[in-house]
Amino acid sequence: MGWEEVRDTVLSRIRARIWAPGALIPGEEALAVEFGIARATVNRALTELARSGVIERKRRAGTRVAALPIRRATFDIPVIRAEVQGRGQAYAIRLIRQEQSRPPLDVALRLGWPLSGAEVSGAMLCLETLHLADGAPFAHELRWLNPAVLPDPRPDFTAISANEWLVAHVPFVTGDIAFSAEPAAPEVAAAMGLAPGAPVFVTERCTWGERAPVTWVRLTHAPGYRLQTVI
Amino acid sequence: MGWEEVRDTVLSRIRARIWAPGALIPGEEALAVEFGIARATVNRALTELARSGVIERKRRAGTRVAALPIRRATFDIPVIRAEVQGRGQAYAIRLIRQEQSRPPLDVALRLGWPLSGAEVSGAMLCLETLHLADGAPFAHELRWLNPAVLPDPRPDFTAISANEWLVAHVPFVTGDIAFSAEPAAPEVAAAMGLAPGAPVFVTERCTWGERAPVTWVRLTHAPGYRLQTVI
DNA sequence: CGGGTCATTATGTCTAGACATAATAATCAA
DNA sequence: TTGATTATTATGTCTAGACATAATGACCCG
Repeated sequence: MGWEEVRDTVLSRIRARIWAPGALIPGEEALAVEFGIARATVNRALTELARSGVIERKRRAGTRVAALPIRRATFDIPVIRAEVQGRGQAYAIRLIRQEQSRPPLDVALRLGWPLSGAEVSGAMLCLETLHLADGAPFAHELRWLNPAVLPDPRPDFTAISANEWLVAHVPFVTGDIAFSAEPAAPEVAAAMGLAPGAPVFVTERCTWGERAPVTWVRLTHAPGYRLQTVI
Repeated sequence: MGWEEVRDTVLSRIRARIWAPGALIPGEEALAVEFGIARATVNRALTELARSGVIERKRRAGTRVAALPIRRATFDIPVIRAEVQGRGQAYAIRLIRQEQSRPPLDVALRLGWPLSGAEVSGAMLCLETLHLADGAPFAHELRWLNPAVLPDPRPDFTAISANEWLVAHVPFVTGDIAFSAEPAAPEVAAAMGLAPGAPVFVTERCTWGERAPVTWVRLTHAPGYRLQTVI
């Protein structure tokens, strides 16, 4: 009896309500005896279940079935090129605009970019890119990039996506990601061939390095895009 | 040196590009010797990193830094009541409609609900609900429910949300969840006080029990909704 | 040269036992 | 009664060693 089997057994008992939500389940030692295995193996299985939000564990208090199973799901953060090619389509990238300028206030605030008073104080590199699948617009990317992370001379962003260059060359430490539904902004709609205000799925991502912000990206996906995962 | 410290050390080496993307990192035994700890501890740390997509491990081939760090993120599947109350707002629920009828074909197909030919063959319970935060529409819920999972007499869905009743009373086994941006359907827009066609964030969820489908839900969130998580 | 077999190797898992840690309960003192 | 101290207990982690398993490469044979 391996730890996966233990995990599945415990999970099925929870799902069959042998152990109801909120109830205390037997301790590791008891389960180890019942299954005739070592406690460490039970621990491995229960740690796994705790991580997925099915149970809650507290020292001394024991393990109980989560009352409100705020189940946790995991998904892979999409890498556009892989996504397009995974559908068997040809991937291409088109650089619309590349310029050095002051980022808008909301971007600067999100990234923690230096301000002087109410003014944004330094310039960032702004890239506007269109990702194409079989020639059709797949996603629109607006990116602000900390120029300090770039080597001199700069990489050629008409050839490689900024994302792929960054993951291969810039160490980063933390980040966050958010998804929302929004009306397509006029410039984005024009670039993607949509009606302005059309509902689009937007991914917004911030990443930071050891000391300094790295980049802020806003990906606008073509209509019909779904982010999907198994529970 | 605990396993978390090992994990962080390895991660920082990867992020500092001491071990570049695609490169092979030292084996568990070597790391154990370097850190002066047991191999099992190194294994725990590396297993963790593999799970979050930072490294890829193969027996005999060793461990290498993920080339395309398709980083994995986890998020908690929102439970609306908790979400509203977590913002310090008052939660209320309003049942708009409750009826037994044949589900539309797309719902039946997604759930694997029995068909006879091109016809949907049995009836499900359909619930249309509005979730309110401080009296304002927060989310609109359209749900199709397998009546076989319900006891007789049926729970009072004007008092408790179907979701909360289900998680507390119906064992389930698997499910999936998808997010998308869509124009608000006319009935939904009317119920939520939005302009028809306004961009809305939609969550669609299917769950199955041991043998039979349990429920299909479509949650339409009020504008401004963001699904957010840390990488 | 092609294909099958076997040895090698790094990861994957398990065990028994030990100690650490957090949280609660019981106890004792002011 | 209240507050501080101590004991208890379930989980969390670590160790050393063992065996399992998957993938690779070397070898051998037809």
